[in-house]
Amino acid sequence: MSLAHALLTALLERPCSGSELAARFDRSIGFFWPATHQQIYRELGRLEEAGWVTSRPVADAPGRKREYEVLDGGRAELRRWVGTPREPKAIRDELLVKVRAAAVVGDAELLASVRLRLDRHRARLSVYEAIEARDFADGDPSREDRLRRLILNAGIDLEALWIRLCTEAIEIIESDAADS
Amino acid sequence: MSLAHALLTALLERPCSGSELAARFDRSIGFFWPATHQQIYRELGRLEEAGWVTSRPVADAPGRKREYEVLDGGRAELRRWVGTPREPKAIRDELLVKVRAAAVVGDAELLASVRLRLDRHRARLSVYEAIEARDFADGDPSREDRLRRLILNAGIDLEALWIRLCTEAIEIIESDAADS
DNA sequence: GCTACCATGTAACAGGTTACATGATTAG
DNA sequence: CTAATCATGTAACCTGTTACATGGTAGC
Repeated sequence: MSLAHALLTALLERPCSGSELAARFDRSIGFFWPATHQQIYRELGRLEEAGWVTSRPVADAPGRKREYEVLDGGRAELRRWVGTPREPKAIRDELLVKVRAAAVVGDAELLASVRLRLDRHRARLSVYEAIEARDFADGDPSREDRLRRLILNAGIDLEALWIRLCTEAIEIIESDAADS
Repeated sequence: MSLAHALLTALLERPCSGSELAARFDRSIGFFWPATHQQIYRELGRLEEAGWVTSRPVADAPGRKREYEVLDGGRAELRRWVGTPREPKAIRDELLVKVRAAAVVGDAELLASVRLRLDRHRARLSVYEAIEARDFADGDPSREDRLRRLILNAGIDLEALWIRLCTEAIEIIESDAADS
């Protein structure tokens, strides 16, 4: 139920509508828990049914726009969830499976797959670095800020790691066939 | 369809039955693409229907045991898949969402969740290091061996990274409340 | 009044998870 | 003969994905 709790977190940071949530997700929580607008609407309905949020139509807005807000029960549920350890989900990485398959059927075809990943990780890293430069330039931050910064650093370090791994893979694939 | 191709890879490395596949997955490919026996049986059925593998009952074995083997079409399909880049799936990490939630509802409860992750990453790292010591002690490996080693190193580096991140998180949470 | 866009929603599907069931063999 | 175990399988469910539909507002 991580999506439910990611939504509660976002709504506690600032109440808003489903479409705004979707937009905010794309540039913050969604980096680590992506969600489409369909997932978000479905889940907002469940949250309201569970009594964790309320919604009301936005008066001065066009269409059916509704604003959602977290109730006390929702805040309590979020706190409960934070304190409940769960077995981590295993890594599931298609590229690593492809590398292993390439060791069996030949690695010539593998290059394109690795290069795509390398591109994507470089792009994501620049996004994170831009956020870091913009939001975390100051010193002596609060504990909340240090936690938020830790999340961003996790993202940066993960991207940097994958960039290194992809680069090594390309070196191996491109190494002279006489090596093997 | 990564599971299908992970199974083809494993069966090319060595033909075997569904239950043996499940057991082998638990200590090799399954580190990066875990699968339960139910998934494996379901997928083996599809692979056979697609004409990528054949199976036959194991004569000298008890019960309904069947051995699966990859056909030429399956090998070709695996090579095709290796050469087809796919957009990488986004990270989806519950702990990072919890850290962010903790920055909103308070981080006292967060410790247990971080400690569990730290435990699991340490355990997984020792598994990888044992495999490294056992399988990759030699020098001057073939390109195939270098690729397989790269996969293992990816696992090791990822676990080490998470261990560092969890440790930092614990430091922040346990830092004197006067800091915040 | 078209056209485009925005916010919300429906429907069908794919993959993974969990619980349970069956037949058959082995151990005691 | 009974209990335990092994190999396979069924079923229900949850989450996430994709494609499409609806109603409304805004610009021209």
